[in-house]
Order: sequence, then structure tokens, then C-alpha cells
Amino acid sequence: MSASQTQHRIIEAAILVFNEDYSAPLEHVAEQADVTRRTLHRYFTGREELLASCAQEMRRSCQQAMLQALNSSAEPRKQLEYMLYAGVDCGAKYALFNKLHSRPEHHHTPLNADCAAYDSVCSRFRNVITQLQEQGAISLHLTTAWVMALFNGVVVATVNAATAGAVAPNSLKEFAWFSFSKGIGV
Amino acid sequence: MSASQTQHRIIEAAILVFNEDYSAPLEHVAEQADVTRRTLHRYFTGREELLASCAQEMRRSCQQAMLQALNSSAEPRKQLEYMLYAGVDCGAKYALFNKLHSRPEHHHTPLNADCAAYDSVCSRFRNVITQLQEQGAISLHLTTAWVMALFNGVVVATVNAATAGAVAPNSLKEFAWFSFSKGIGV
DNA sequence: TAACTATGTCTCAAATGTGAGACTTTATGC
DNA sequence: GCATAAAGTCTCACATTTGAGACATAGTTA
Repeated sequence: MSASQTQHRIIEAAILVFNEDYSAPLEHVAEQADVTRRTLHRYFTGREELLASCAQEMRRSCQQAMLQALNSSAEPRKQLEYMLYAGVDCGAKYALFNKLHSRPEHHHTPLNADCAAYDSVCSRFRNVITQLQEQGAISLHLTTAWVMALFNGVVVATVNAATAGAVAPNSLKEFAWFSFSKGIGV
Repeated sequence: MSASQTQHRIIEAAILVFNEDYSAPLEHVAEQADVTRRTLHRYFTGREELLASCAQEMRRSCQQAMLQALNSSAEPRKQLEYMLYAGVDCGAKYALFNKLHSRPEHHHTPLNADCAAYDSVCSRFRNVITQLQEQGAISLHLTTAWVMALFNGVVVATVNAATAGAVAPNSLKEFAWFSFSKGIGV
């Protein structure tokens, strides 16, 4: 196993664990990554540094997936659909990315690259929703904030359904888009 | 402040905090409850005991609300609607109740009153969904597991929207039911 | 007011989590 | 197979969290 591979595996494990339990001991992360705590500490001096790496990875992954979704079509309806698939694909990354940036104790500043990326994604999202509302594709009585909250809720539902194994993985995206699109009146 | 009042306030605070961060230090719970950690420890000898009290309160509250919802109507469609409102009203209690009982590390046993209550609620839920599917009110290609996952996702969405203050509280239930009911094809 | 109760303050010991040094073992590539 | 890198083991010091005793203080009620 190469060094960067292990490092990446630890980050992925950390995102899974912290999404479930933000203050979980690093031992749990190490177990999830299938390494010892000693190895984890060789790559990350502490929780702060690990969290920073997670934040960076979540930003990179989510931003990339969302931008690709937006570039896949010029039609807002398709853009929204692909954004949902992107969120589902990112899974825990997307869930934690959102969770951390919408906490009351989160110190938001556009100077931080992660915050800027979050803002950017939210802004693009809002634009798509606004466009759909203008063309009457989204029920008018729903607010943009609710549509975004629902979007996140649907992603959380897929993450939970996937980890619980209660829903066939190849049906997840279909179910998610069906429920979300109908749920906002598209 | 009477003793039982304080005790209850601590439990409510703990449910809010643990729903956000399961391994949060008890200091955070004390802060949320607006008491000192010393006071918290007078009521609960430790984390385990506090968690047990939370589990009991979540069970009591969720079960009561769900049963009331089911008893409000004989029509499955109405029952489902009231169950969603019940979930939204319970908020973090419902969210954490679910979270804890659907964890892989959770040791499920029907002998435990909390587990039994969870099973009971799930079972009643499944019955309602099955009835609706039989009368063709729910899209046939959706599985029961997905409908339940979506239900939980919508409740999570309302909890987040409420704590973020992004959606007017008096619109939440209406939005939630609109999105959920359309989302499953009712 | 006096007695009682609930809570806060200060303190401390035990438990748990954290970070890293020193060395060994296991993979990996040449 | 040998050199090297990566990961494990054992160990320890330090920080944080946890649980509770001793006592002071505020609020409540007889």
C-alpha cells in the first residue's frame, strides 16, 4: 500500500465516521480505515489536521461532481437531476460537507476555500431552482430554502438506505430523483 | 425550578446535542440545558444513564405521537399524513430515535422496551404503506424500505430547516407533507 | 425567619483520548 | 535477496473528559 493511498483511505474512513459521529475518537476512524491509530497519527498530527483534510476532500469531490452536473446540460430540469445524482454519488461527503457548513458554531468566511466552495455550490443551486420556479416547474408555494433542505434530506435518505442495505443500490438514484422531483412539483 | 423539571430539561438538551453530535462531551449538554456539569451529574451518574433516559423519552414521545396519529383516522392516507406531522413535531427525538436503532453497532433485541417500541412503530408504518400500495396510492416501483427512508429524510429536512431558521415554522409541516406525499406518488 | 431544596463553585482523582518515540515486522521494488 | 518504505507493537507523557465530595449560595415554603 502506497503512502498516499493509505492517507486517502484514512480520509475516506474519517468522512464516513465523522458523518455518523462528529466527536468519535480517532480510534474509530483508524478501525474504519483498517489501520492502527499509530499509523493514522503518522499521516495526521491531530484531529484538526484530519478534519482539514476531510474538508478539503469533501470540497474537491462535491464541487467537482456538482460542476460536472451543471455542465452536463443547459436545461435546469436536467441540471437539477444530475446534481441530485452527484449528491447521491458523493454520499457521506456531501452530507458532512453540508452538515459542517450549516452548523451554528461554524465560523463562515468566504476567505476560506471550503466556505467559498460551499457558497458557490449553494448559489448555483439557488439559481437552478429560481429558473425552474420562473418557468413554473416548481410549485410556487415552496420556498427555495425548503427545496434545498429537501434535496439534502433526500441525499441523507439515500446514504442511510445504502448503508443499511435496505434498498438495492442500483435503484437508489432512480428512487431519489423520482421522490425529489415529484416532491417539488417538477 | 423543581427537580423533575431540571431533569427533563437536561434530557431534552441531551437529545438535541446527541442528535447533532453523538459523542459530544457532557459539558455541551449542560450548556444547552443551561445548567452546570455538576448539576447534570447529580441527576445522571454518567453518559450511559443519560442516554438511557434519552432513549426512554424518545420512545415515550415518538410512540405516543405515532399512536395518536394512527388513531386519528381509519384511512391510511390520513394516517400517513398524521404520522409525518408526528415525526416533525417530535423533531430531534424522532431523528435520534431512528438513528440509534438503525446503527450497525446497535444491539437490537425485542426484549428491550425501546427496541420493541421501535419495531412496533416500524411495523405499523409498514402496514400503512402496504395498504396504500394495495390500493394503488403509492407508486408500485418504490419499495417499502425506500418510502420509510424518505420519510425519515423528510423529517431530517424539517429538523434542519427549523434549526437553521431558513423556513417559516408554520410552513414546515405543509411543505413536508406536500413533498413527501408527492414524492411517493400519493 | 428557619428549614429545606436545588444549584453553583472549587477541587480532585480516575478514566479515556491524544500524540509521538523507539523498535520490529511486513510489503514493495530494484 | 536486499534495500527501502510502510505499517505494526509497545510504551509513555500529556490533555481532556468524567464523576463526585465538600461547601457556599439562592430560592422556596412552612
